Formats: sequence, C-alpha cells, structure tokens
Amino acid sequence: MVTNGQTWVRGDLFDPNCATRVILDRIGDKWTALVVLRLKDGPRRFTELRDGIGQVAPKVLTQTLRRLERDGLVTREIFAEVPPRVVYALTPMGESLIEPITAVSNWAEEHVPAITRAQEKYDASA
Amino acid sequence: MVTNGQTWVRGDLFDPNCATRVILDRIGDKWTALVVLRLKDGPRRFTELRDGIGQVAPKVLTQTLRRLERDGLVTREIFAEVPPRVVYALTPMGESLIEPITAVSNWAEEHVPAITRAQEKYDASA
DNA sequence: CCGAATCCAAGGCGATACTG
DNA sequence: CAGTATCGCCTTGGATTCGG
Repeated sequence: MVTNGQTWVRGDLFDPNCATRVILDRIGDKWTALVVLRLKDGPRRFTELRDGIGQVAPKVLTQTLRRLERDGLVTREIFAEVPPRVVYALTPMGESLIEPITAVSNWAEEHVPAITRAQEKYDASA
Repeated sequence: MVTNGQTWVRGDLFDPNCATRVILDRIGDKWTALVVLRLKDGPRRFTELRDGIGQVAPKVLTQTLRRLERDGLVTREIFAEVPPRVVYALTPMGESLIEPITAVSNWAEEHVPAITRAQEKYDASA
C-alpha cells in the first residue's frame, strides 16, 4: 500500500517493517489511548490532561502529546499570555481514532469479569 | 462494575487501578494482537505461529501465549506424540476480540499515508 | 518440536527539580 | 502554567542455549 523507499506491503501486518505495525505499537503505548479518549470531549489544557489522567509524569505526557501532534492526530495551540496557556485538541483524523479505540476499550470493560474468572481458574490449577 | 476487594469502578478507565486498563495494556503489548489475528484463520501450532509472525523469540511467544491462555482467550492442546505437537486456538471470548482489534488495525492501515505525510511535514518545520 | 533457562539490551516510564 | 533537564529503575523484548 505504501512504498516510501522501504518495502511496505499492503496488509502485511506481520512484517516488522510494516508501517501499520509501527503505528499500532504507538497506539498501544501506555498513554496515547487515554489522551485521545480524554480529548474526545473537547480541547483540553496541559494541566487538565495531566490531572484528568491518572498520575502521569509531565515528561511522559509531553512525549505522548508531541508524538500525537507529529502524527497529525492532535493540534497544539499556544496562547502567549501570562501565565501561558496551551490547548490541545483532536484533529479530524484524531477524532476518527476514537471509534476503534472505544471498541477495544468497551471490549475490555465487558470482559473484565470473565477474564478475571479465567485467571483465577488458571492460577488455581497451577 | 467489579469489586474484588480493590475498588474497581465502572468506566473509570483513568484510574490506574482499573481492571479495564490493565487488560488494555495487555492487549496493547507487542505481540498479543498479532497472535490473535493469526489464530483468526484457525488453530495453529507453535512453530506456525513463530514463523508466521515476524521473528519472535520463542520465549516471548510463549509468554504471550501463556498470558492469552491464562486470560481465557486461547486454548492450548498438547498431543503426546513424537515429535510433540501443541495446538493453539481461540476460545469464543478470544474470537470476540478479533473485531475490535481488526477495527484498530484497519484504522492504522487506512491512515498510514496521512500519518506519514503529517510526520514529514512536522519534521520539516523543525 | 516445544519451550524452559539464562543472560542481556533497550527504552518506556517515572520522580524530582528547575526555567521562560 | 507548561514544560525541560536529569537520573535511574525496571519491565519488555531479544538472542542463545539446552532439555523433555
């Protein structure tokens, strides 16, 4: 599907050099999904995000936001005021990510009880 | 939604102690999604999985499969033959995970070009 | 063939202190 | 307020070897 000088083949998710997989790994990191879900309800300031998501070190939150910005999923708007104000928001592409993330999130939530039971059963027989 | 002695609250994905988030982190690891997608087409032997997914160290593949088994998402069937044969397959719950994973995977694949462009643009202005 | 054991590397992640 | 600068842990992943 993409040929950027490397060799990216459509659908070959199992190739380590596949761009899709790189993106997948990114989405799967610890905070990206949470940030996107947080921004679902509208633009948020840095502090709002930091406080709204379980304790994140500012460095890590910045990393996450920068990557999202670089990927074109989030915009970063700076207001030159005192004190400074920076507002993050989802781009249209970022918003399109809400649906699949929510799907996974809902799946997880629905299956927590069953998984917990499976784990207890497994641990008991070990 | 779940109270196991801790304090798990329904929908509070932003609480670090939330079971849903723990599961989410698990699904988001490097190989879990790939294994599930591989097993989508039917049961597979250990070697088939190892060869079918970009190079995975056997230790890591075993870890991934054991976690999936423990979570009740995959079954592990051993045939006492020579040479030994072990077959992994999705449980019904495991199969239910295909849909949300596929959703994310499809999203990634669809947006690879746009993301790549966004990255190049971002890097250029930096 | 399956996977356990061991050792090792990388880097994501976190806590803290400090600055424009 | 919104980060950056440091430092270090510690988990995850990887390479290899060996055993049942």
